[in-house]
Amino acid sequence: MDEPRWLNEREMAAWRGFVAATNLVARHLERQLKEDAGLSHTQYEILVQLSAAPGGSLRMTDLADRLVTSKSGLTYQVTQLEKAGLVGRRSCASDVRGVFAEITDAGWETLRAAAPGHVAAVREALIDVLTPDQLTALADSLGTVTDRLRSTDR
Amino acid sequence: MDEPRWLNEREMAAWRGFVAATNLVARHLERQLKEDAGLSHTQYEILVQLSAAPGGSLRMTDLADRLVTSKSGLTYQVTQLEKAGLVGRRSCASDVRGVFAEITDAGWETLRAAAPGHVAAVREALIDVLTPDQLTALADSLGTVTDRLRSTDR
DNA sequence: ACCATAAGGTTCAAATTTGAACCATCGGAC
DNA sequence: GTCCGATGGTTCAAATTTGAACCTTATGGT
Repeated sequence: MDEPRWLNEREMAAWRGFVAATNLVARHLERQLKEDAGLSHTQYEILVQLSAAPGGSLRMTDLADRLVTSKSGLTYQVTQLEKAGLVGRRSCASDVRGVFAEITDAGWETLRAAAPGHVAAVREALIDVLTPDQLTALADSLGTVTDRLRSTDR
Repeated sequence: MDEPRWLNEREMAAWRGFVAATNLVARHLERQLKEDAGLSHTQYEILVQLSAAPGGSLRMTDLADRLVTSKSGLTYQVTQLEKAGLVGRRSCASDVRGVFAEITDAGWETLRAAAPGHVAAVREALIDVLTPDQLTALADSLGTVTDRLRSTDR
């Protein structure tokens, strides 16, 4: 077992910053969405993804990949949203096993109502705190991280 | 209600990158730690914070702040770690209400055993994927984000 | 000293998450 | 055509997280 390459100061700062920012931002958004729109961030993201997809619908697996959640977790949340009338399930014609989640009119309405507050919270937590150059660099770096992990971790 | 300032392309890229990277990295580490050391990332972080604190111990509230978790969540995890013999509780002399969590010898041992694999995973997911300049910029930006949110959200 | 209020932790029930097991069905190899 | 290993989703129990309620002790103001 080789001597591990410990993190130097710069690396440690980046890592600790990442962990802290991650948790704080998540908390910030979770609270805002719950209070103002009665949605969890996951639920909000489901609506966003569906609203952006052609036909307002996506296959469950596809949706799970985009959200970076487990399949069972998605099943649960979609069921919740279904009970609330914000999404519906539709079976897939070409594959009997397949299920489409589809955003409903009420879902669109909820999303439209929630979006402004959410965007404001995102600005407050992340966007408006950084300069344009910093944002570009951030998007670039995190894009790289995302791409690597998506290919590495299946 | 004013027309909200929607995110432009740059801002959206930064935000989506943040959300995706956040989830993917968390997943990556959670899996690695669980498999190789039988710890959740939260538990690992508790050990790290305690190991870095003078006397190997911290007040519960202090610890909760550093971990960015709810107090009840911390109570739960510390209890788990206590059952496993990795930390202990000690009451505070100057404040009867206070409780110190303290890392045990077994805790040190577990941490020492888990650290190399964890560092490797952190490198694989985040550090080694970016250039030194990118890391510096990232640490800087996320530091700003963290500072703002820490002062804003109580 | 006395009170009102804040702070420190725990407890509790409810909501969520996770991974493994499971049940089909799909698709390609033979 | 038939078989077998992947795929798509759900289900289940167990682990975790959350926020509110609660109890106790500190503390600042009067």
